[in-house]
Amino acid sequence: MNTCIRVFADSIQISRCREDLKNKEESFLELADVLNLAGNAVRLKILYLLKQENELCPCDLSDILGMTVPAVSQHLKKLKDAGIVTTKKSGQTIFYSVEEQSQRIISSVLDLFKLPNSIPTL
Amino acid sequence: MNTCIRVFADSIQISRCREDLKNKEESFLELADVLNLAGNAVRLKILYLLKQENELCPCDLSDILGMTVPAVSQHLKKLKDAGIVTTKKSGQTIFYSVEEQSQRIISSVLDLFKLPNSIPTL
DNA sequence: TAGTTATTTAAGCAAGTACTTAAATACAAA
DNA sequence: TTTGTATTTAAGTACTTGCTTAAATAACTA
Repeated sequence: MNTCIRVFADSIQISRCREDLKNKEESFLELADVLNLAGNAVRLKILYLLKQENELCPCDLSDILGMTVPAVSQHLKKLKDAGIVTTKKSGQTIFYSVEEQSQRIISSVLDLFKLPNSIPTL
Repeated sequence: MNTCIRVFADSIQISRCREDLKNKEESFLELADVLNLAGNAVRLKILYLLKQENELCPCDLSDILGMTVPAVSQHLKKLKDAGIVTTKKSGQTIFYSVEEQSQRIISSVLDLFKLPNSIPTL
């Protein structure tokens, strides 16, 4: 490890930051997980659609997104494993929707759309 | 492609969703890019630290994060290529900070920390 | 100048991602 | 039961990611 030995390094600042990160480690991991799931165009669209339409089945999503059912299903599995979406069975159809507890964070993530000039290349 | 041929499929809804996605395609890709970059615990911490401390050099970040300088440098390169962070040279030290135009979206992303009970496993 | 420090770049690699096609499962209706 | 539909799971694969170590750049200092 190339430890920083700069003359001007502010060791107080570095210690403070290190301590701060340590206290927030869990939160960083959890937030990064959610952002990582949303940080894929297909999953971001799925979350957007589920929020917008309330509920949709893998078959619908496959049609809307123009991709195979297994591909969609695998994305849904990730979102479900993370507790972000939930399912409701109706006959042989399975409806996916955004999990109650995740509504707020997903809404907040999707609200980032509305920030003008906020995305670098815009 | 296994097209959805469900009896109960709402073809009007599917067409509407497809159209909607088409109009927002660009935004989805751009937002997913930003979320994907923030969706890594190391980069999320870097963004948090840069916002909190205003500016830091790769050497500082290496110390704070407890990882090698090249590893940090490669993360910084990704953030810089995406236009999310910017650099300022001072002697042989290079200070990184959050790009002016990206301040808002990064602040919004980091504000997700503050949502209580919003992260699934919490 | 040579030596030291800060940073980036390159190459290699193990692990993860996102799709594909095929098979398995679950349920409904004839 | 057999057939068909909706969905998931599994296996294979091309691509990407995030680190590692070593080398290359760049700039300060003696």
